[in-house]
Amino acid sequence: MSSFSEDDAFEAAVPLSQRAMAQRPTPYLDGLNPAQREAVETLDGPVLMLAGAGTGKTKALTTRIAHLLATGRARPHEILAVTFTNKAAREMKLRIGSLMGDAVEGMPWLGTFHSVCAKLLRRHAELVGLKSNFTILDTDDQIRLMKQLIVAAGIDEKRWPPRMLAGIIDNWKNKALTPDKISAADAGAFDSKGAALYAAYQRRLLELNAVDFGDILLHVVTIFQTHPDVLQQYQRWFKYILVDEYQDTNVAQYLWLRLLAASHKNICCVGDDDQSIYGWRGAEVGNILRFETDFPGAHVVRLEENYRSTPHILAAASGVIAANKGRLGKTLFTSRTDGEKVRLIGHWDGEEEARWIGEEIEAMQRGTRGMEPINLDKMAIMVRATQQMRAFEDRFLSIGLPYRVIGGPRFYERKEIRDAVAYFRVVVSPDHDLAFERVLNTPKRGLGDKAVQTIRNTAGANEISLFESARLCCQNKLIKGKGLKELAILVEGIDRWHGETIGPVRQIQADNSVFEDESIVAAFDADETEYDHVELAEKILDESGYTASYFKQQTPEEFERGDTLVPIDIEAPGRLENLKELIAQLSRFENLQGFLENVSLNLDNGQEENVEKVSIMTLHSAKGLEFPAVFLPGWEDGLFPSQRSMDQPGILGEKGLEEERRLAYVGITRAEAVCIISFASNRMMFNKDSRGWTSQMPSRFIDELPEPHVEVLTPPGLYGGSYGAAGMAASASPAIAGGAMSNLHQKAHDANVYNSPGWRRLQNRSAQRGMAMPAEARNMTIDLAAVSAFTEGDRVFHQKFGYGEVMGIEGDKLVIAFDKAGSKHVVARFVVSAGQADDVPF
DNA sequence: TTATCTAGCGTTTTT
DNA sequence: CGCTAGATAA
Repeated sequence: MSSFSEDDAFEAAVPLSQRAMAQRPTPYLDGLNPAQREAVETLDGPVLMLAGAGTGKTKALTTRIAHLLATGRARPHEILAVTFTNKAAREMKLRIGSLMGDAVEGMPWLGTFHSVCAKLLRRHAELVGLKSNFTILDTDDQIRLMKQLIVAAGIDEKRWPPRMLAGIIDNWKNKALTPDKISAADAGAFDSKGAALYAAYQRRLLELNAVDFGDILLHVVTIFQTHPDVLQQYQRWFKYILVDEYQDTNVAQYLWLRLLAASHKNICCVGDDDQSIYGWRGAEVGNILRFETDFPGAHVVRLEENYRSTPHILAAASGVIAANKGRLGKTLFTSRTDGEKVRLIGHWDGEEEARWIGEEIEAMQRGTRGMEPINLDKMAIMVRATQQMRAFEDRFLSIGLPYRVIGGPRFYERKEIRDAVAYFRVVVSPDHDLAFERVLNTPKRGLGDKAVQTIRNTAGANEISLFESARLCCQNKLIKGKGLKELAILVEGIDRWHGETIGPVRQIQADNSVFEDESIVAAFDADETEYDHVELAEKILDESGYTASYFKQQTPEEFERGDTLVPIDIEAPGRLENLKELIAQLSRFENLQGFLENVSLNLDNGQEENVEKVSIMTLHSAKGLEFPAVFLPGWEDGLFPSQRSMDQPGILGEKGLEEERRLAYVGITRAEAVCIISFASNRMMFNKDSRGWTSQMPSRFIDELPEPHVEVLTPPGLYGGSYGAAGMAASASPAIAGGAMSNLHQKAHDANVYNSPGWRRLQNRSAQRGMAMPAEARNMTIDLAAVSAFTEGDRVFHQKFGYGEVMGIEGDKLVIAFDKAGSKHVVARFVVSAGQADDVPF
């Protein structure tokens, strides 16, 4: 089991003049402050870089790599640099490139924990019973698999949902616990069955030659632990190790790093304990807190000079985070003296909060308070929970404010992408049962539970794959009716496409057995075959009927209207767009096999269009980003901090709360110049304990904002369109009636809408005018030209609501009866006429 | 087998 | 409210 493949040998053999490199000038050091410089120049031994928000940690990290290379300490392939996200890895590559010129060809070991480990695992797969072409299951596959096992084990699905059990196993994997290491205490409520189920799950994965995300790390750790020779080679190979976002590492990642760094201890971890927000996903802040114990003599460097935010924003963030205990402690400072205070404002309800923020964004876009106009791209709304996003989306859609949601479902997690990938997978390896099962009845082929069961049984009885079983079922007519015909077509199709990937590997013999052409299989292994995989991929999706399944047969009237292809639902055009993007991504890989090995780890969300938009995201996905203007809505107890975190008893409660507080810290420190925190007294909530309207106290974190750095805003009194205004003020929420309030709370409330002159004016006004808010009150530009492009009866398409018919025009809005989404008022420029929407790929 | 209805549920989510 | 999974109806 030699560990290093030919490409390593080749890399190692590349002649390199270390002395020449050592003499390279180091101009890149000039732009560093003393702390950064120390972090960069302390090359040997363990280094912990405590880098606060906005202190230039990526700069320090990338410069350190440049320095390692320039001084000849290591060659590019001898540096192991790990991040958590592909984005961070890409960013680092880019920045190293610009520091070094084009001197660095590539750093094969700069990547995410998962992609680096997957690479290692492919080399040593056999040591844990896998083949090197194993597939990586995503969360969805994981749960489906778990479900099958649960049913097989006769466990009550209701009591132990697959999702939950998969989660438990995931947690164990994060803690580097293999099935044999699960103690009764770890198993918790699920007792000994947990370990058994876990073991069964792992066995099944091996059978399928598959791993889940957790396995990628865990298997490699296992290999290192059980094969010292392999570990040693890598300890020697990776001369320097760098780790980004160290506070987010879990136990498995920690063990992995510790094993690799054990001999030379040239490990540099960068992190910020105050930004540890993934504890619920297995991250251990403890890892960063005890770095100095793990690596005695560690050099600790603190980056505390912040280059991002104004003093008030920094002070507010520091004030909040100061309430946390057990911090490593950092005090951010800045040389800046400019800037305004953090703004705080209370609202009546979530809808009004969204409305106010929308107006504020439009105002800032125009330029307000003597500030220069701010581009929409430079503003962001950061929420605690995804549900909060809807209020903003609804509002922005109706006022025609362009926005983009950051995060959301990952590209490869989308149904259509997974379907397509399953097709590719089954074509490359027809015996891939999971992929075949997915593809079997997508699109609908009239194969239901019964047919699937028949195929499964046949497979089991003959010990063949599902695909071969399906072939057999067709030949022996074990399946009836439409399904039989369709299945035969599918089997035939897979054979044909498969043939195109590597030539005629399989041929059905006269006796129904399958003939395998060894020479061609060998050729494939040697990677010598060539075929146009992009073209083939398109063909597969086309000929399988998959693409077509997103269109419905058009009716005569649709034909009349000129709708050439009619999507089956609102989502269809987007899905086709995604498939198109997938095909485009394919060309980045040499062949389908190469693509498949990387999909689940390396496929990012689609390209960013360059339209100016406000960003909406969760606080979690905001980490690492920065914006000149940041809105932080929903600061209410129960929402932020979340109820869950507060419900945890005792010491755990503190822990949960501290993580929430770090989330607040992350949020505030994203802001460069403007930071606006808001809360609403009433919010439409749908959670376990309470449904419907809830009224909450403003967040306890608001109390922790240092008063001198906060300006409590008085609403401008431009509010219209609030509902049921009369009586609301009197019945004011418990939050207001509630007991002792801090100064800031009190101030915020005093200035709050329900007590303000603006609120009273609103009551009168809304009584007089009803609900509608006059457009001119918001200084809104009415785009009449856009409206006049449509007339009553027009068939239109809207990106979110789908198809509909224009029922009328009110001011700058179109009233549209949507087929699925009901009647809505929508700004004209968010709508296109139906014909234009059918610009569909393939 | 499929389409349609209803009950149940509802933090955060880098890979 | 809006989504999903499961049960029911066609």
